[in-house]
Amino acid sequence: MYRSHTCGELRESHINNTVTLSGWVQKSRDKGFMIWIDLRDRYGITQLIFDEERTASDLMEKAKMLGREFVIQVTGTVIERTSKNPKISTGNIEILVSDLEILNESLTPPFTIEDETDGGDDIRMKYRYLDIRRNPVRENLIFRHKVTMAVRNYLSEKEFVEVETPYLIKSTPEGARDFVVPSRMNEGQFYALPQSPQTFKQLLMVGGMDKYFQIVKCFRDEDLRADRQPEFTQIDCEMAFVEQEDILNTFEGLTRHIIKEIKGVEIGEFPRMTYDEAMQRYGNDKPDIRFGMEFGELNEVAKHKEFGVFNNAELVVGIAVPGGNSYSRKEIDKLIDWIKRPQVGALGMVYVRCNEDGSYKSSVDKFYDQDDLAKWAEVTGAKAGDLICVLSGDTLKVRTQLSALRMELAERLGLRKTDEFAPLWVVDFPLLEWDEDTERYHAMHHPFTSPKPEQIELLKTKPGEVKANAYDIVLNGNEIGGGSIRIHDKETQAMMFDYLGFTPEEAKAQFGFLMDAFQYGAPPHGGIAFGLDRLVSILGGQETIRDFIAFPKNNSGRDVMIDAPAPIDDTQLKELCLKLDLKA
RNA sequence: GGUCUGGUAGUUCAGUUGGUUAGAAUACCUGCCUGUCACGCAGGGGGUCGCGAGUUCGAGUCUCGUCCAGACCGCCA
Repeated sequence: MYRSHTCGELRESHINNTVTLSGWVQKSRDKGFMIWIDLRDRYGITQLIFDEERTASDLMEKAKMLGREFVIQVTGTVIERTSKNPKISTGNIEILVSDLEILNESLTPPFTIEDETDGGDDIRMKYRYLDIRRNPVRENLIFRHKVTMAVRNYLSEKEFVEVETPYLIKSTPEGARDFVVPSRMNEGQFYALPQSPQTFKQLLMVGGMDKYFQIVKCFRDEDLRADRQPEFTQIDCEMAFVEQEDILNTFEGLTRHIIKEIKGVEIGEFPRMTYDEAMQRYGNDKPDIRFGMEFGELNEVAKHKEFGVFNNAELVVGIAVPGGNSYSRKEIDKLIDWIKRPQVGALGMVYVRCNEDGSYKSSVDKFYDQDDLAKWAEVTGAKAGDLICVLSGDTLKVRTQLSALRMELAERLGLRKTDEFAPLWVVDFPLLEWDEDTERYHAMHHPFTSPKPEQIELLKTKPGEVKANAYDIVLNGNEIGGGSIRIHDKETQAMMFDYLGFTPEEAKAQFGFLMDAFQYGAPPHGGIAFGLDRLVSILGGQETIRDFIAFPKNNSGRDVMIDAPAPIDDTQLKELCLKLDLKA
């Protein structure tokens, strides 16, 4: 028996008990006459004591040799501490050790195994198994486990069935790049790893599964970000015999349950906003509604004077920054530099200081008088003490730029509070999106999304204006999930492929199995997929999903611990009929 | 593919205008220490300043290239 108790378990009620503990040496404090060892496991820390009066001298010598992260097993008596430590749960007791066995020695770890480690990201990832010994990382993994349990319990309760779908599937040119896997038994042919189980869950609906979910790995061979990994986990869901309203209600319930279960926060009915409204009010299809600073469109009140920049712009739009009048000229100039960076790409910014005495001072006083500026303040909702930031230009671009500014300022003003949760639905997404590079329309969600039935005719004349039965669930400025009501008849699906530039032959080759299935009694269906990594990190109040993944990839898609990806040897290449033609 | 930031001791970082032997903290090692728990005290070892070229009497410091890491843009149906 390696242990009778864990290191977080013993209390004063155990005093005089003989116990056996196993764990890692967190720290040794050697005072000569007395040695204290902090013994650590997943559950906590228990202090061991070796004392020249009470401990045999050979055991004392053995204890002196213990280094950080040695794995040891001890047996001893639980005794009351002379000086107690209220900071830890076992702080009233300690173990007077009578027997010590070193189960495994350890090299000195490259960084300290402490909450506030001295190790940077790089070294922590290389020795991730040591990093996982640290409380914050372990707690994040347990936190993730709790979220997935809440999801499984809730959906299972609602009669959803978790079904596994294959990882070795077929590559399709639409959407993200696929990771491909060569097939040895089928010369020159490749599987692809799924970007999502989309078509399989639809086939499960045709198969009568009715309510499906799966917590499932998905793979996309695209560049990474703090919130994007090449392999990531979705809570993938699909239901048959439902309309959009049923889906929204069901998964609003799930989201509410998770937030209640995990954070103890009760959320009322989620607001709903159309895509067009989100773009107009926040310049963003995933608005953070924890704070105001909504867009005020100024075309009507800013285009009547001699200011050419505004007069030539498609859209003039501003936001009120609370308390922004306190910014110095230098700070505002820095802000202007910030929005001019290529990542944001604004050409300039007009600002209006809203003075405490009700007067206005703007960077365009030459063109606009106090009455004009008062109207701007009214439209943007600016109060005395605020700063109005105004951008102008092409509607789509200027909204994106002002949204970037809004999020940045909110971050600086501390308005993006990690303990506040403001979910909402964004609905009525456009069906199609124009792609400049290929000069054709792309499915904004995916090609299986159904257009609003009443707008199908519009597809022929103004395809860009057709809205879909597609929706996103947004939490604190992040898209945490998205879905749609699917097409479930062959004709509509064939028509969609046609609009997306597939020839009938290509459509048949790539998605023939789906259209075949639609000929055998496919029920109306729809669904949603949540990004689990992102959801967990937002609930955990952190920016990067890496902190919630046990073994994540770095910025370049590498696993620095196992050093993957890596070349394969010639035998393997030959077996797979592959020859390399490297760029370098 | 692009923009920006960084790379100096095991680790996290400082390093002035280009100038003597490159520092601090922490970790590690040795000794001391009668209740520690961020223990304390004394001492010690530890450096290809990412790599390569250039400018210079002289480069951690300046220039160019390159590699690596991170953030963002493009990309992510």
